[in-house]
Amino acid sequence: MKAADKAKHRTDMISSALRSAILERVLMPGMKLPEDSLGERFGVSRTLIRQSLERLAAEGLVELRRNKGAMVARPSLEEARDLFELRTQIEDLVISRVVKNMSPEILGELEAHLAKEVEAEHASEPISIRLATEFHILLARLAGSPVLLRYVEEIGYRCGLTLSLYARPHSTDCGIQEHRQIIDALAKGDEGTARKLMRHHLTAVADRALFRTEEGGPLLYLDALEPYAKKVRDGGA
Amino acid sequence: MKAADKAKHRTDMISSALRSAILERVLMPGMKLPEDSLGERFGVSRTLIRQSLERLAAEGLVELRRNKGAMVARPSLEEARDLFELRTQIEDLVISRVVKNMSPEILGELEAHLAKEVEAEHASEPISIRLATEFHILLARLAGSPVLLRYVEEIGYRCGLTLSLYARPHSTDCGIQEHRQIIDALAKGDEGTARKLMRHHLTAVADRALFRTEEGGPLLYLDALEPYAKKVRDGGA
DNA sequence: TGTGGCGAAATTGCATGCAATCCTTTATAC
DNA sequence: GTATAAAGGATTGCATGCAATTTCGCCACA
Repeated sequence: MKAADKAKHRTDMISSALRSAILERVLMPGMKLPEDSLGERFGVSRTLIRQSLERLAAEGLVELRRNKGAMVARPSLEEARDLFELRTQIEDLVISRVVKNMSPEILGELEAHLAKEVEAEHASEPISIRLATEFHILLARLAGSPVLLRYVEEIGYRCGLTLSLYARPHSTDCGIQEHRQIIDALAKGDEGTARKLMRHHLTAVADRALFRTEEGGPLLYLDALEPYAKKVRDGGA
Repeated sequence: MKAADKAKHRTDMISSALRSAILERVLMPGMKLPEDSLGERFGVSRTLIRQSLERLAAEGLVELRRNKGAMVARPSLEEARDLFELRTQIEDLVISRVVKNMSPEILGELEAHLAKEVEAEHASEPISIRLATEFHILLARLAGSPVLLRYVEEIGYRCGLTLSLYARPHSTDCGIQEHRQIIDALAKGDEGTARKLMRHHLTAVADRALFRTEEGGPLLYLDALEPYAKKVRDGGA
């Protein structure tokens, strides 16, 4: 029963579900996240919901105000800029590590992911947003540093959240074309080019995003969450 | 009552207390951290202890094994190397931001901290370890990026923990002399030198640390924790 | 003496309950 | 009609209880 040790448990599943919902813009910034409603949805008690919310708050996806409950975070423009700036610098570190680790298997994983992106390109929007974020995360995993991976994940998620606040609804967010080029540069071991491309790629995303100042939005809590909750209740990942 | 919104609450206080205890080597790597014992010590229920442990686990200071409770983390040598490598790269980012933000106030804060370090130099060892870590954290705060600050904190803490596993007991860990030089370089706006010094400083710490392979140690749980717990019970920071 | 298994004690996983806090609505005064 | 205040409802903060799991000591047995 050693393997069961690693079995994701309910808190993990709930956190993941909520995170996905946020990144796929089912839960929009500012929406309230009451413990009992969520608990009811997910078929667990407030205890586990609380844990999950706390975890997401640590990642910066959820704001947690004392005695006032949780809501999907609404990062300020300033925070967003900070985030995107840091992101380019952190992902620089990723690039140089991936170049060092480059191998056929790694290239294979990258290609496989890109294929998924291409396939999803014409599907529903939220999925392609998630895949785009996951491209960066995959790169970070291939960099071989667990801590770095965690940071890229976190920053990536938060940038994704930021995009749902500030980006135009139909911007592509992450050009598949650009991912393609980055992979090619990495394949050639051309760190300089890869780095430049990544930088350009990220600033492009940021530039497209960080200008709308549109305020507010619907603050009511949706039950479009149902599909996410169902997965958890059924024990899926 | 707006200010009270920010009032640190019990979970924060407990986390801080435990973190300090770990960094000051009162809780050594591998020690068990049972919820009820801690709860009793700190005068709170297991709920809050649990939250705190979870938070520390997210920071990497505590290992949390399902159904088997929490213990102070025992980072492997490999993790430690990864950590120290990342640290130099992350603190590079800090340096260049601090140089950009440099001002008399900032210089003042740095000097003030150094003064504390000098003062504590001849006091008990644990305190000077903590102060040394906090030097890096202060720098990160002055870099002006909240996210970067969080990462530096986390990495700093984890490196501190690592040192208590692998470093020789009486190594100075962080040379005050070196902090002095870094401040001077920053004051002159000499980013290159500051960077080089910091890099050298960090690799020196890592080199001093990452060789002992000594195994084990006392696994029993101490109640040297009492002073830390008392602070929390009395509502102090 | 060493090994395997069984049962009790300890410890965590999770749900629930109660008190404290905050938010909203209604009532009342000006 | 506006503003203020108080009551009621909703929601979180925290403690406690019970079931499930693990750990450890004990004894049988080779």
